[in-house]
Amino acid sequence: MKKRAPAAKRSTAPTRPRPEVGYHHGELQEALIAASEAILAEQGAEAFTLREAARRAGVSPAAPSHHFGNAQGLLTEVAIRGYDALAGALREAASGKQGVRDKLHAQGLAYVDYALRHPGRFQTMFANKRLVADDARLKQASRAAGHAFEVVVAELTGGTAKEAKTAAAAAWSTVHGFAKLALEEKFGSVNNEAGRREIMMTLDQVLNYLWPASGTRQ
Amino acid sequence: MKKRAPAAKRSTAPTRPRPEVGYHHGELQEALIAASEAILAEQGAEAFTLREAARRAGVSPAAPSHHFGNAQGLLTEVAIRGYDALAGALREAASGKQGVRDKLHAQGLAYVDYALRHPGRFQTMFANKRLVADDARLKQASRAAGHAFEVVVAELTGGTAKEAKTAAAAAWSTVHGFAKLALEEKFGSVNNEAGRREIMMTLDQVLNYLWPASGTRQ
DNA sequence: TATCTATCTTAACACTGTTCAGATTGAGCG
DNA sequence: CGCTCAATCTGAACAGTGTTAAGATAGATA
Repeated sequence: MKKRAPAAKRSTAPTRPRPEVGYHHGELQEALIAASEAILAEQGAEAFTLREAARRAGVSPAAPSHHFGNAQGLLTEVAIRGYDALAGALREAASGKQGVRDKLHAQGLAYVDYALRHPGRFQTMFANKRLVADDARLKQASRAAGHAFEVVVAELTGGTAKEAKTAAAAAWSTVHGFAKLALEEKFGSVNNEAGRREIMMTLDQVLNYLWPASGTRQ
Repeated sequence: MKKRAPAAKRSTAPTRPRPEVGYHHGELQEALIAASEAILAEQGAEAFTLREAARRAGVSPAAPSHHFGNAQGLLTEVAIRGYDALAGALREAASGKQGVRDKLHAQGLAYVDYALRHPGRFQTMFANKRLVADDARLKQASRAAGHAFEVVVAELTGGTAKEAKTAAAAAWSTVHGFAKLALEEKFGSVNNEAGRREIMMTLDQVLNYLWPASGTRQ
């Protein structure tokens, strides 16, 4: 191991072992979040450690605590951004389509695509025990993502608000379950592009099965 | 912390700190599995540690390695039994109903009921990274559970095998996603019986929405 | 310029999983 | 019965982990 670069002096100052930045990092929050994202992307959710994130940011293992409290706090920040990105992807997917059913279909594909493209981040987002589960911003971000389904689905049902809630829960459950099962390799390998494409085709069929061509389901 | 009794010098007359069993436990495999199940039930999947399981079984932290190789091996055994129990619950749920749609509906309820009643075990079963993912018996047990859906769904579609696969993937995805989201508190509190009952009612509506009364879906 | 305060480090603590040499023991065999 | 042997388990160690407390550093403020 032993990441820390060798020496690189700091002008007259003391030749600290951490050359890139001095005592005051300046953007440590962002650096830690970026480092965490990198770990999640490279090695998955389980590989994340606070110390490794600190190492990559070039600070001591105790430094993150001043900004995020603890490891859960840091991952919570990562999860919030993940939910924001997911919600954006869902909204964008829907905005690109015309019919209500096509919007929902596109959202489903976008959801699983997001999960398969950012597995570590996705798993972290839904690992409450590793997050500050009752964080207000986290809950808000999560609700916003779920809300993206409701918005589209409300048009589909056209019925009561309760019916829309049910339909949204159904849609979210289906794509979330599919994504989770896919990530656990229940639908075949997900490590290569070919496998992922095949899985997305399976998803397409699943969505067509549950939400048939417009009209058959009122 | 510091569980182990204080000192109990060994001298010639042992007074071993571990009174219950001697060097040879006799049923250590089962004891370790039972201990692991207890941890999962009491404190959830993330709380499991190999050392705690060994502690509860009354052996040293190194003992489990002789039977399960490592922590993943032990959890794999737990997961296999969990899949067996799940498959049994799914088969039983279906056997109690007549119509095909009612069978599928009952299976869906049974699946989520299982997840909510054994959250730690359920989360472990679907945490591949904590298991020996390529273990033959584990894969077989997992496939058997998924197969329980196919058996029922095949009747529903009555079409090609591919169609049955799609329908089974849809059913599994939906209930799995619902269970996972419920466990992550996306549908409200799941810690009390009242919350759980409400969630099961939501599930009932979701299933009715996706698989409407028999006939409307061919 | 002097002080204050946020930021970061160092060092320690209590854990964790895993490994390896060695102690213990039950079972089979003479 | 007595011996050997292989299975079983311990003890101690190692390299990690997250978190904390006390202190060093340095940017901002007065």
